[in-house]
Amino acid sequence: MPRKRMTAAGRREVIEQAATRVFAELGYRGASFEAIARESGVTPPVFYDHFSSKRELHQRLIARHYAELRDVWSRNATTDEPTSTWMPRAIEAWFAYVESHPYAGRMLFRDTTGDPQIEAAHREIQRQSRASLLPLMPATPSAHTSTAEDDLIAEMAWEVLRAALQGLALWWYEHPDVPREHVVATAMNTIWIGFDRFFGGKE
Amino acid sequence: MPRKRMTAAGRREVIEQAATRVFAELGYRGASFEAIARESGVTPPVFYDHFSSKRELHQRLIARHYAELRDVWSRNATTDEPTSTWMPRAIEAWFAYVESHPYAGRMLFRDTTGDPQIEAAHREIQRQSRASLLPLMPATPSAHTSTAEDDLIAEMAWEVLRAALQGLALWWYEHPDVPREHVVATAMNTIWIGFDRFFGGKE
DNA sequence: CGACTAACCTAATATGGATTAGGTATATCT
DNA sequence: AGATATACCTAATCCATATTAGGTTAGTCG
Repeated sequence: MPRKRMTAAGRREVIEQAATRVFAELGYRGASFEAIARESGVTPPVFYDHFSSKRELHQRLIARHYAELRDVWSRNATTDEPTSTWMPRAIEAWFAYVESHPYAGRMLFRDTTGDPQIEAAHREIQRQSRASLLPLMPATPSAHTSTAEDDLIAEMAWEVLRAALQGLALWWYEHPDVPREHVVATAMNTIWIGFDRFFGGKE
Repeated sequence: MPRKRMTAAGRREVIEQAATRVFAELGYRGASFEAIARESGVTPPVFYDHFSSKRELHQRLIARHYAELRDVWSRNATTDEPTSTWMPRAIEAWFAYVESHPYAGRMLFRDTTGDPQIEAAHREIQRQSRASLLPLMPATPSAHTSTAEDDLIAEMAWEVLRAALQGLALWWYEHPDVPREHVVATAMNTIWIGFDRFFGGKE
């Protein structure tokens, strides 16, 4: 197996892909440089020519994959259309991303890490995502609560949506034979119809 | 600080409590014996008089806390009453448990660990919980699918419910000022109404 | 009170894994 | 082709931490 030389950018990309896989499977602490190295076809010290530390690598990956997912949402969510139009499309697109990026999804959804710094960075990025996506959600129509309370409720509702999607995605990773349409359909049937009635009025 | 002597059972309990806290905050790999020891008021070697390894301790705790949560469900779910009667009660009771056992909840919901053996044990216990609780859920009323497909759909729906509750619980841990009623109400409004319409028929 | 059990301690030991030191050699550009 | 930059390597270093060895004393039971 002749170990070929690569350009810096090329090697970086290989390492990032490999690291995503290893982090997804073993978590931040479980993923050893040696394992990532093996997976990338290089030896551990090569990292330090490309990244300054394991932590930096991990954070870069989290940021990168979260950005991709956030884009899926913002490409599909608009304030021009009613929520009931774009939400199914967004959920479909979200699961399509999850399907085509299995390790990115696992890395983001499973690893809560245990390392305080990493955890803080993870939370911060999640917070930013939420902040940029929450305005896209329809406002809660409750008449008897303050706006501060409304904000809290919206945040919780968003959290429920996010957690439900993530949970279903993780389940799907373990049942890869289930076709995407079924997963999306179940997501819509369970989550969305509830959200719809809640936000859209209880008739 | 005079370090008093305790009975074996007493010390075990203290260690289990402390370990739950530390595991909850740092995860399996992040939790060092030294930290657990400090928290328990003893030195690391004392563990080995009570538990055979860090792994065994962790697994025992997972099993213990999962059993407690499963009991909450099975105490509240019955096939005698309609789902819409017992489900709100069960969710209320579930969040009450979560509130009174903050570390147990965090330990169960956050830590996906990275250690293959621990992970496998974790998944197995989760699988058992699901298997024992799934029969309590109402059957899906779809007319055009096989029973095998129905089972899959029920499993996914259960997963959505579980993930949503866990996600909301984790959010709540970071917003402890929010009173339980609000959390429960939001859970009901977002999750349940969706489940209700889905299972109960679309009117 | 004397013997025994077991709860607790102070050191080792040992291993794994992140990071650094200090080269070697391959591609590229003149 | 010769010089330069840099992708890559082998071999230390160094630290954290799980686990063991081998006592020491506090309770308990005859």
